[in-house]
Amino acid sequence: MPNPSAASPQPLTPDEESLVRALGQVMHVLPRAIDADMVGDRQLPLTEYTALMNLSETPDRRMRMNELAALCHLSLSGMTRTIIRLETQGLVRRERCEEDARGWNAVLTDAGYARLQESWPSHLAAVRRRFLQHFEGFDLTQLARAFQRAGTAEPTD
Amino acid sequence: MPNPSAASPQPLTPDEESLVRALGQVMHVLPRAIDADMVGDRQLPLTEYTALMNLSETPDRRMRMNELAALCHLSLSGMTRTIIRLETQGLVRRERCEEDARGWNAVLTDAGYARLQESWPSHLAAVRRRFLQHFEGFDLTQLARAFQRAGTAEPTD
DNA sequence: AACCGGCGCTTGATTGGTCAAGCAAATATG
DNA sequence: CATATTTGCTTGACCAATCAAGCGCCGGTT
Repeated sequence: MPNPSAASPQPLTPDEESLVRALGQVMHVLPRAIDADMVGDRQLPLTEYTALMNLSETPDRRMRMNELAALCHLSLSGMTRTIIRLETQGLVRRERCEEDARGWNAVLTDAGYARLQESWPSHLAAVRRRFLQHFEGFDLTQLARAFQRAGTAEPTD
Repeated sequence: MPNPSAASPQPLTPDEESLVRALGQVMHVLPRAIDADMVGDRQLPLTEYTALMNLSETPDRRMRMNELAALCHLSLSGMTRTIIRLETQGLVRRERCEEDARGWNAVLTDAGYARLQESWPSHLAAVRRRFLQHFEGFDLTQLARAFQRAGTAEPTD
């Protein structure tokens, strides 16, 4: 029997219920709000910002598509398309990978780095204001751990 | 000066950093995982499930598009399209609103109700397993409140 | 009672993502 | 060493969401 709880399991407690609902709302509202804050301010949608940010954190500002996609929580093809968008804006350049001619490196250009420098204060402010601010007084270490667990999807068994 | 913190504000603490990253991952992974669990089990994507669920919670299983869209965190046009999808599956019917001939009611059909009944145990199990389980020992009331605050987007000032 | 601005909803165009198929380089196999 | 399989990435087709424009009805004005 594939689904052991098919009958009618315990419903959620009111607390659980409202937590789940609130999470749903956050997942919907937050990225849009942060996006809006940044776009209004420095014209960089969240996905593209994340890509630039991850690139900037490597020693030589370059990364294979594979790895970058994983860090950005994007499919490989989604990543390709994001990088193309960034490339046409001159914020990223693509170079064939030396030790494996199938591979590509996305390389952060100086323009890209400059743009990131411009954007991150407003990104940071948005994250604080929209999210972190509401968790003052919480044990962030604990909380982060819980989210990491939840974010690590086990396969659908 | 529109952006007062343009220079180089305090970066995030490591805890804040990892919380933010973990939330990003959760926002990406969780809906897909829950979707996968449910689709694998009872063929109802999360958006459609949410619509049916909200309808089922009204006294007469019907709701104006407006209100339903808000509860589903969907734009009005997104809601229209979702309802159309559900309608073609026979899970929802649309009726002109009596007291205002511009309006429509989405009405949960018996088939829709039945389908919801079938789905919700696996939805519930997914939510528990993928999310709630990782927050045992937390003060859920507090947590829910914090998320509610974060989910209430103030306009971009 | 004829108009007209606003409202409720749908529709068209676009966007940003997914999955599946394709292609070229790399690697394993007979 | 030739061929088959696998790998890394791109491309094509699609999909679900968005925004902006459109359509018909409402309700207040004159």
